[in-house]
Amino acid sequence: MINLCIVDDDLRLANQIRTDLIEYPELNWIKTCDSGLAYFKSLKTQQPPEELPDCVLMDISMRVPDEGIYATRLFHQQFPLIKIIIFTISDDDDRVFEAFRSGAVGYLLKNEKPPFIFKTIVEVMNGGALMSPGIALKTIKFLTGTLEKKIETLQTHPRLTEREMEILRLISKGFRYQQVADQLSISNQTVKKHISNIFEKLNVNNKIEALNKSREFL
Amino acid sequence: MINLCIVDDDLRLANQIRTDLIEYPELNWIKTCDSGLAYFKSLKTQQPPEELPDCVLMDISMRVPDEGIYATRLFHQQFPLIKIIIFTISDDDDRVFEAFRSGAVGYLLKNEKPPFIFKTIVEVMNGGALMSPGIALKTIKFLTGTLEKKIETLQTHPRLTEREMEILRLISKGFRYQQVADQLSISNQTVKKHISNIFEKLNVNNKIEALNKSREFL
DNA sequence: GACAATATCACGAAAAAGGGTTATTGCGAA
DNA sequence: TTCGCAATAACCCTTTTTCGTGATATTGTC
Repeated sequence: MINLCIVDDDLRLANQIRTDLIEYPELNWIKTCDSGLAYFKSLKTQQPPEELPDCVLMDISMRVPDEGIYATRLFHQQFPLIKIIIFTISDDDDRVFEAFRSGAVGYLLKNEKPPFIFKTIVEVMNGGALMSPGIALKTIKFLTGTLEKKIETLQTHPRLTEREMEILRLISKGFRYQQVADQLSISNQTVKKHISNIFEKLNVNNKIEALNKSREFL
Repeated sequence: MINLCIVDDDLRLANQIRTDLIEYPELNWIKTCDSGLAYFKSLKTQQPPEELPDCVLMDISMRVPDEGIYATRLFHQQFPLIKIIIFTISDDDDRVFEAFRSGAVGYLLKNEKPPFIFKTIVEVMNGGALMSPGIALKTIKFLTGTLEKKIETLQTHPRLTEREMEILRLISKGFRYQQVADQLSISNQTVKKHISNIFEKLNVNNKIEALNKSREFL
């Protein structure tokens, strides 16, 4: 059972799509909203709390410039389990790419037929990420365009130095920075620095994520 | 190669034992010190930093009452990799047991012969924990004597509630408290409370330790 | 020797985590 | 009905972590 929200400043269009999709019994409820930010705020503040959607179709060509992108980023940060699908007129829009970088995991053209829209939602909910060939090409260009550092991120695993591995192994045992520092006879500032280098290489922001990503090669 | 320090307020005895042990080539260096606290402080503050021992024989019948126990606790907290072996006259001493609870992993009677002392050190360094039958009996009595809560600690795993498991599973994905709270639609104070209950049940003090302990049953 | 990569340490701010306490609610067992 | 437990939440306070920025050694290689 999937709970869905369609965000589009053209509420007529949003409601039309809801009507088209409502026949799929796999969709539990479908809401519509004309503002990503307003919807986000209502989820954060409403008392009693509103039930969270599993998936949001997010228009990125909304009136306020980049509201869609900003809302996508907010949703991704605050409700990481909600899948955001970009909902746009054209796939030749640089903001589509920005939206992917903000955490969206799929994109849909507004003129797609309902069955395809439904199929996309289901695929995304099953953990897939959808990108049209056009978008994929752009993405690849972007990535190959910005060399070394970015490519590193794509490799099977970024190469951590021996020292970084050593520190990560101690962290994985639950030691705190100061304890690691004591055991290696270095300052805790140094441990901090290593850790933040590790985060950057693994592209994460906390120890647990880092450990999850490094479990195979640690 | 094992680095050893013998802590005993009777320096004559400590030095005697060092002389006895020095013939074992597996022992890299052997220091002696007449105070556990003084030795701890010197390790923490000395510039340039002194090389850490791998193992400390710690007298627990030192002049200052419980200095040995206190030093054991400090070592265990600040240098968790250093193995502390209790070094005592008699195994009929309640403080032996206290010392085990402070982090010691072995105990040695002062009148043991050097080969046995050496063997004990090696076993402890290999990850073993040594306890004489007399001490073991006391330990068991203590544990069976103080029921429920303590026994829980000994069970294959303490029973976490479903909610606690749910929260731990989210934590294991690297989510922060606030993110967990958002996903479960509860306050982050509640998440904190659950986490601290989990810590208590698992007898740990941070998320990574908790995850390590819960990996099998999570 | 010059150069790049690595390791070291510092200062500081802001966010998050950890620790303790207290309180309310609902639920089921004694 | 009382009692304990689980879940919820708030408050305060301390420690740890995370994020930035920058600087200085050390090391190995061309």
